[in-house]
Amino acid sequence: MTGPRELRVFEDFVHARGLRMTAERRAICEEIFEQHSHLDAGALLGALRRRRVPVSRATVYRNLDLLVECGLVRRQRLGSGRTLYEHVHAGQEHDHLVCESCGRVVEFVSPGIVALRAEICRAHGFEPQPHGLQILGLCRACAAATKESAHA
Amino acid sequence: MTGPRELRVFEDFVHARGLRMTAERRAICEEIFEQHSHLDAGALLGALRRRRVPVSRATVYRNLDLLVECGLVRRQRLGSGRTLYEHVHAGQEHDHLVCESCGRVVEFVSPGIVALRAEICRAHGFEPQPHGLQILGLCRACAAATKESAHA
DNA sequence: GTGTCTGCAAAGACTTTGCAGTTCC
DNA sequence: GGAACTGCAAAGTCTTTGCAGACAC
Repeated sequence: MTGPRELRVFEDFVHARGLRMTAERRAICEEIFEQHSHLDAGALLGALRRRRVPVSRATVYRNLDLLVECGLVRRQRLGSGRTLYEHVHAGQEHDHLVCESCGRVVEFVSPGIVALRAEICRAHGFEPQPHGLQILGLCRACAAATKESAHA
Repeated sequence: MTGPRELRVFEDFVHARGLRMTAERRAICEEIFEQHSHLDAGALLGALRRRRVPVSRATVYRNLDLLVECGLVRRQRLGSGRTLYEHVHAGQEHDHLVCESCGRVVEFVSPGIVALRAEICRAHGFEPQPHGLQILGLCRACAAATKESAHA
């Protein structure tokens, strides 16, 4: 865990933009960096409420946008149309494996796939987006559950 | 173009289920097989209306579900949360390259990436979903537009 | 003090669902 | 003739937006 460093970055960004720091901004920023990587706006709101931080849904959305703009957070559309946010952490370029059934997200690193993606993008005149490759599938538990219900 | 073969498949499926064939079902099935691969429910509705086929939005959704169940159509969640439908055509297993900006979808075939996906899925206990790999990026036009506006 | 923020509630996009009347078989 | 189908309208989900009051600076 990295502590309040990100909060400082966020504060600097906010001030540099001529915006203001508020208790809500602070709470949202802290919360997203204390959570595991991937969560959606609703989950973030729930986590804040559980901590008795009274913040409205609209404020969560507005400030997630701000965190994305300042580069601390990444917005990902993963799997079945879910919009997830993950805090950016220094580390290897990773991509995502997503369970279509339960939504579980696993990060993976594969230099081989990065190289092939570059080749495919070049061939079609695309510019690859970082972290923009995703593999959909079924996790072990959901695959088992699917087979079971097929037998029934 | 394959002609009305799919329509026959759909009719058989509908009857095998104890359901009934209707003018709306016929029109929806025909339309989706005459369109290029990827379109969403709204676009399909628009295409039908342009042909003066009076059909309601709800019916389009209900019958897309049915076409997916019968295996003639695949539902894909591509890119920025869009739900697209593509008619299934015999051919190579392909995956999708999606422009994050304009939504353009390009199909590509890459045995190398299929092999790597299998390996990654095995490593994490996942079962890969066919056509379930997508690469997000920017197409040439959108990449150029982005750079231009950055200069401005 | 002033301009930015927040909460609320409404609006918007997309999809699903309940109901009453229509149609296929 | 009866079950399944359609259209309509309402509801549901997720996200955005307009406005009035509150707050940072």
